[in-house]
Order: sequence, then structure tokens, then C-alpha cells
Amino acid sequence: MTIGRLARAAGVGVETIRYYQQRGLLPVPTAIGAYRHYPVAMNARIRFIKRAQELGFTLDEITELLRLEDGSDRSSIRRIATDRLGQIEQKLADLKRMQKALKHLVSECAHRSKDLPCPIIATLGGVPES
Amino acid sequence: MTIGRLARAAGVGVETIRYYQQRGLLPVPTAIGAYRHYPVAMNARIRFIKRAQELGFTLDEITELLRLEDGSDRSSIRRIATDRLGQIEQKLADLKRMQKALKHLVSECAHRSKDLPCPIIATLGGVPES
DNA sequence: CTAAACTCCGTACCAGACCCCAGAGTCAAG
DNA sequence: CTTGACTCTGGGGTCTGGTACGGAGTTTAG
Repeated sequence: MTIGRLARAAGVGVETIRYYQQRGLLPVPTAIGAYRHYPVAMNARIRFIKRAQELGFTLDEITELLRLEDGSDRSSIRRIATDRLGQIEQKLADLKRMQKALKHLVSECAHRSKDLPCPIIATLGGVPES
Repeated sequence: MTIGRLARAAGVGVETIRYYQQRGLLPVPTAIGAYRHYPVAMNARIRFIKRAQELGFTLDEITELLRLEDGSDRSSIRRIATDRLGQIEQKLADLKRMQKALKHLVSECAHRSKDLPCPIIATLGGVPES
């Protein structure tokens, strides 16, 4: 795999791969001749990164997640993963609240008469915590 | 309410409020004298924005969501909300998968011998859709 | 009435996550 | 062996969601 093929296979730009290398998310493979030669497994790794990003992880966080795979220092790494797990669960809870609120909003909007305002934004905004 | 008080009440910077005004997320209230005077309800609106942001909505998306409140064109607005609902549900599903995978990963990491690699990233990355 | 604190407007700058470009070198199909 | 597609390095630009700054005008508490 050359970088271009890998990029196309993973559905990202060549620059993205280089950027990830700079940031330490992807290893810089040893060159064969003057060009670098990527193992097919890189593809899975890039997809993992993209997936995690869609879920709201930053590249720094994903870097930590990825150290799990290359995992040497297991105990501290496990701590990191557990933290992220907590984050994810928090996010899940938030999203569920949002889902509920939006559902409510939609049905309110459907059933209410036109000139009554939707009181739901106040409800959502009124939650002081987080 | 002056802008500064509002900002402190909502837990954002003054500049943020101005920025939101520029972007059309907040109305620019009419000035009393030379300074603008904000209704207390703005606070709820700002909190709503912040909340939605934490859930991964962009300001553009939030702008659309907010039109729900000021809602005139209910049917198209309901469509938008329903779309977002779909997004949220997708995200929930993804997060749940992620949660499961991470849990698995953590326990694998705990139980496995040190030199076996974790195969989970491949599993995650292998899902082609999205 | 004055001084501190605030507001207004505009512009500039920051981080994150890329994207694009130039110029030079390299590979590989024909 | 040439030619065209690709790679390398490096540096800059872009978009989002802000934050910071500067200078001038405005309130308001004492």
C-alpha cells in the first residue's frame, strides 16, 4: 500500500494520513526505497479514528485510546479507557435526554395551536447542572 | 439585564453573546439609551445552545433548532427536528457500540497476557458503513 | 461631578483538524 | 527510457467557535 491507495481505501485525504502521523496517531512505516509502504491494517486504524471522531472524541483522546492497542503500560492505560467509558456513558445519558426533549418538542409542535409558544427551550435551558 | 450580567448569569463570555448575535443565534435586543437591554429569557436560550453544543450540534444546527422556538413554519421545522432526532439516535447506537467495545477492551486488557495484541480495533474499524 | 466599571464596535488572533500547493524526487507501465 | 502518476518535505490557508484587545462613549455609585 502506498499512501495514496491507503487514503482512498480509508476514505480520507493523503494529507490526513500525514497529519495523523505527525500527531502520533499513525506510525510512520519504514520506507521501501524512497516511498513508505503501509500495511493493510492501517486502514482499520484510520476507520477507528474516524469512528471515534464522529462520536465526539478529539484526536488527543483518540491517541490515548489507540495506545490501548499498542498497549504496553496496561494499568494506566486501563485507567484511561475506564475514564473514557465514563465519558461515553455521560454522553449517552445526555443524548438520551436530548432525544426525549426533541421528541417531546416535535409532538408538541405538531399538536399545539399556532400561536402558543413552545415552552421546551426553557425546560431544557433551565437545567442548571453539567 | 446588561450584556455583562447576562453573560455572567449564563456562564459565558460577553464576546460569546455578541458572537451569537452575529451568527443569528440570539436576537439583538433594542437598546435603552446607548446600551442594549436583555430579557431574562435570553439566559435560558444561551443554556440551550450550550447544552446542544455539548451534544455535538454545530452552531448552524442549533440555529435551526432555535427556529423551533420562534417557530412559524411548523411543518418544515418539524422535519428538521425529526432529522436531528434521527442523527441523535444514530449517535446513540454508535456510542453504545463504542461503549461495548471499550468495555470488552478493558476486560481483555486486564485478563490477557502481555504480548498478545488486542484485536478489537480491527473489529471496530471493520464496519464499513456510516 | 468624577472615577470605576461597563458597553459598543471593529479587528485580530487562537486551537483543532484538516486541505492545498510548490518543487523536487521516484516509481512503473508501455 | 520516457512520461505521467505518484510521493516527499515544507509551508501556508481555511473553517469553526470562539477569546483578546483597543479606543471611544456611557452609566452609576459615591
